[in-house]
Amino acid sequence: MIQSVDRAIRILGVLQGARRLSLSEVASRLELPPSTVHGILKTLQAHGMVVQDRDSTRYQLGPAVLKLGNVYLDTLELRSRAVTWSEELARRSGHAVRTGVLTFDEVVIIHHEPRPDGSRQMPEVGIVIPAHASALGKALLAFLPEQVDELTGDKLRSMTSETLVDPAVLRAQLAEVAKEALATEREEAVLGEAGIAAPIFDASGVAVGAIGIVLPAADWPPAESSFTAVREAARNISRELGAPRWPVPA
Amino acid sequence: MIQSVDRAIRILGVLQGARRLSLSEVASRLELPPSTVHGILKTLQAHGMVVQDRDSTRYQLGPAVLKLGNVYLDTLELRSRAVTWSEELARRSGHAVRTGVLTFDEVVIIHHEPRPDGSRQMPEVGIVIPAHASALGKALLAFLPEQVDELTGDKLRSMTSETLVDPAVLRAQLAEVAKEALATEREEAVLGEAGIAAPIFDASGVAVGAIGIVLPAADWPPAESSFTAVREAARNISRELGAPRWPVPA
DNA sequence: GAAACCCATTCGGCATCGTCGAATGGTTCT
DNA sequence: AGAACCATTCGACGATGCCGAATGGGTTTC
Repeated sequence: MIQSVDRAIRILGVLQGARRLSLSEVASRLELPPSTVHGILKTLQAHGMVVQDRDSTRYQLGPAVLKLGNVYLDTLELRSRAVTWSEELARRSGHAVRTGVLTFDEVVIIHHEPRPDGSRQMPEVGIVIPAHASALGKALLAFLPEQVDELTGDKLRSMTSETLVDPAVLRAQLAEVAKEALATEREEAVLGEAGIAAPIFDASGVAVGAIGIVLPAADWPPAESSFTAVREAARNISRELGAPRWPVPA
Repeated sequence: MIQSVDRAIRILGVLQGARRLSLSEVASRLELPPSTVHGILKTLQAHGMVVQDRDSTRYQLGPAVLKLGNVYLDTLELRSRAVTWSEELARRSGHAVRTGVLTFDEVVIIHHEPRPDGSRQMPEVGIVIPAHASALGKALLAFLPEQVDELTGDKLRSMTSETLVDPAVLRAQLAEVAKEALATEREEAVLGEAGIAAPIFDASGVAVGAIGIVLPAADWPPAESSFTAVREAARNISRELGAPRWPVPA
C-alpha cells in the first residue's frame, strides 16, 4: 500500500462525504498535518480531480472524477445488457428498475430506468446503498459468501427502524435468498420504499451484479408477475453474459 | 506535485483511454517499471478505484470512480439549476440539451436532457468533448481568456474535416462569440451534428458553464427562436446563480 | 508432453521523495 | 487597528516508495 496514494484517495473520500471543505478541515478529519494534505491536494487539483472555489479557499471534487465515472460505465458489459432488459422490466412491472454492482459493503447503481409513467425522476446512477439494506445487495451477497465475511463488526449500519442490523439475521435471510434467487427489501434503506431483486451471473458463474425494481412500500406486495419479471430479466442478462445456468449456486 | 499521486492519476488516465489493460501494458505506456506500477495499482484496487478481471490479470476502472462522479454532480449548484431550465429549453427548441463545464481543454457534460420526441437516447453525462470543437466549449472560452492561452501548441486536435485547428482562427471566432454571447458549431466534433450554446455566469461573474442544444447538421440553420431560447436559458440559470448581469464581459 | 517463454507478483536495499514543523503572508473578525 | 486564523511555502530529516532481481504460475510452442 503506497502511503501517499492511499492518503490521496482518502482525501477524495472525505470530500465525497462533505461536499466542500477547507484545507484544515480535510487535514483534521484525516489527522494529518495541513502541509502534507496541501501537497496531495495540489496534485489532485493539477489533474482536475479536485477544484477549489473561486474564493480560493475551499476544495471540492472536480470534473475529472465525472469523466472517469462515465468511462467506467462504458467498460461494463453488464451495463449495456442491463439497458436493454431494464426497459422491458420497467414496462412489465410498471416500476422503476435499478441495476447495481457490489463494492465492499455497498451497492453502486450502474443503471436506472425510470418508472414508465412518464413522470420526472432523478437519475440514480452512481448512488450507493449499503448492501445489507437493499434487495440488490442481498441478491448479490447471497451468492458471494466470501463478501459476507467482510461485513465488519457485529452490528450493521442502521438506516431505518427496519434495517437488519444483526449479521446473524442477515445470514439467515441470505440463505433464503440463495434458495429462491430472489431478494426483497421493505423500508430497510429508505422509509416508504421497497424492492425486489435477482442476481446476475457472468460467464464464469460469478455473481457480478443484480437487477431489481423499486416500488412504494404502500404497494407491497406487488403482483406475482413482477417477481417473475425480475427473475426473467436477471436470467436473460446472465445468459447474454455467457452464464452457464441460472441461478449459479454459490 | 507528489510523484506517486501523480502517477496514480496517470494510471487512471491510461485505464480511461484503454478500457482494459494488463500490468505490463500500463507500465510500458507510462514508461515505468512494472513493479512500481504494481504497487500503485494495488493501492487503487484496495479502494475500489480499479478492479481486476476474474481471470486475475487485466485491470480496469472500478465502481468507486462512479460513486465519486455522482457526488461531484450533487455538489454542483450549476447542475441543479440546469436540470430545471433544460427541460424548458428542450421543449421550446425541440432538440436535445447539454450543459457542460470546462476542464483544461475539454468540456465535460454535467447534464443531458434528451430530445422531447420520446425516442430512446443514450445518456451523455460524463462524456468529454474538446473545447475548441464544441459550441459549449467556445461559449466558455470566449469568456475565459486565460484558459485560451493554455490551449497548447500551434495546432489544435482535429476531430473532423470541419474542426478549427488553427488557434488564430479560433481566437477570431471567440471574439465574435464574446460579442453575441452565443457560440455555434457545425460538424466540428462529430459529423452530422451541430450545436448552439451560451455561457453561464456565477455570482462573481465568472463563466462557470455553458448550456446549449444539439441538432442534426441537416437541420441547420435552426429556427430563430432556438437561438433566443438558448440565450434565455443561460441568462435564467446565471440569474439564479446570482450573476450580476448577462453576459458578463470577459 | 516437456520445455521455454511471458507475465504478474514479491522482496529488499538504496536513495529519493514525501513528510512535517516552522515561517510567511494574506484575510477576516473583534 | 490589532489579533487570530488559515492557506501556502520552504527546507532538512529520514521514512518511504522505487526499482532490479528473483519467484512462481500459466500458456504457448515444438
